[in-house]
Amino acid sequence: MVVETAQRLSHALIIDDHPLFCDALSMTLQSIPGVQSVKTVHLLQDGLDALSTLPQTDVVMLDLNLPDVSGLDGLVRLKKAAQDVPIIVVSSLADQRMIKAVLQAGAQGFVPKHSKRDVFLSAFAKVGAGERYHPDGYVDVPGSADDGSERKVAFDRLATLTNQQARILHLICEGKLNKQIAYDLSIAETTVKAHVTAIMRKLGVQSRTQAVLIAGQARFSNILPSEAS
Amino acid sequence: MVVETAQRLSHALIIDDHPLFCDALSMTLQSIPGVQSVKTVHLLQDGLDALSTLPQTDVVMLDLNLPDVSGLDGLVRLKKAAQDVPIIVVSSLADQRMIKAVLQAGAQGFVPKHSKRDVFLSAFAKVGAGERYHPDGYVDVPGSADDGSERKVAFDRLATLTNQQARILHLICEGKLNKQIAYDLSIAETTVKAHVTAIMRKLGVQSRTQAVLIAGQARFSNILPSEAS
DNA sequence: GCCCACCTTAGACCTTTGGATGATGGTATT
DNA sequence: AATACCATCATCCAAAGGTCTAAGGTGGGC
Repeated sequence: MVVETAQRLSHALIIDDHPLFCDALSMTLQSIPGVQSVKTVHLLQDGLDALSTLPQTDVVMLDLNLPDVSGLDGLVRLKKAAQDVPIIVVSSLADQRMIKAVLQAGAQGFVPKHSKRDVFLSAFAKVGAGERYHPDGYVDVPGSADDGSERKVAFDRLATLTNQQARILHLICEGKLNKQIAYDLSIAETTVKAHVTAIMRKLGVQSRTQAVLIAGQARFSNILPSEAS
Repeated sequence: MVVETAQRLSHALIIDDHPLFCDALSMTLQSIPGVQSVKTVHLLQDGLDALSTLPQTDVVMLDLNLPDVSGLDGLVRLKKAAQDVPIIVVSSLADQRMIKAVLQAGAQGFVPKHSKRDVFLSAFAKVGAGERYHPDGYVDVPGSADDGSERKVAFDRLATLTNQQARILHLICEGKLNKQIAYDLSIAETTVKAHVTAIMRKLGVQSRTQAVLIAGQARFSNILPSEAS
């Protein structure tokens, strides 16, 4: 057997927009025996690109709060782009619900951003061994069944969205009109409508309001106000 | 400490749809010296009616999950109907966020529904003394400023809604069409539209989708079964 | 009684949304 | 090359959403 079971993760990808943190995490990972390369990007899109150009990547450390995307959106899209690459989510928001949602969405591990070095190391080791990692305090009990199943359905459906569709759903979840979305993305309103139709078909709903609710169920976006005026 | 003012709450109102629980809570309250009457109703609407016919009511025990309404909707409306009557929320959902949201929305106390008798008693006593009550485990630290202030704004705006408008917003938050809402409430679609226009004006938004987002911020309805932030 | 706030409605009008059809070009797979 | 999927866009159309005017009813407060 050529398998060194202790460390199967050779090529890591870090997606995080905090420079200092990236450096520190990168160095931490590089100190692990068996790790051959650590690439760092600052946007989810760059991460998706990196995954296609570096297909040998075998673990991703993902920050949930990127300039690019927010909420579980990024995780869902990343998961879709690389089904079999384990993802360890690193987030500054680390309450029970968030952890649960993240693991339900298919991440292999969750590490609070403020954790000490050895926490990252043990998470990395555990995921490398094919297990899941979550913080000590976390227990997976209180998951009133319906919550879980409904959300899983929502995840499954959101995972079928293409990148552009996800972007558009994101803007819908900010309360924008098709016209505004078209302007933001520099495409025709007709195109937006086509995407919206496709989104609703995939989510199995009949109106954009219902699409927002599905997205909310899955914490797809950080439903926060955009009401500038 | 003040002694004779220790019990200023003579007339209590219980709003809860669980019969056995109502009985138990009613008996518990009646066992308190100084409590002269305890009225029980099963719907929020009945509670609102009771408040207007029994103006001497000086404390309300409110369950958040009524057939009538759900989420903080009921609390906001009750608060609006009786600004100065202290409200103690009794809920089976008792996580940090829910407690925080409830207290931010203006409740004087929060008691998990599964609490023992003496918890209800001490909550009642504390609120009677003009203080606020929350469970032992609860700490109001992580109040990430934006979360609080933005949500407070949302509460303020929601509090200006009339009953009918609140009902309609609730149905909007379930993804229903104006036509369906009209059918549900047995009114004309035109009327629904008029209300929707009024709601959006009060909330300061331009579309129903944005109204849903505001409602979500304030946990107005149970759109998000259990929220993370 | 009068005023005021709320709920109600009709009808006209315009905008937004959602969908159907069809067409083009790019890209990846086979 | 053929296939399939995606993104793009146009045109046309029907339905829903949203605004406005005008108006009738209720009930409470002064």
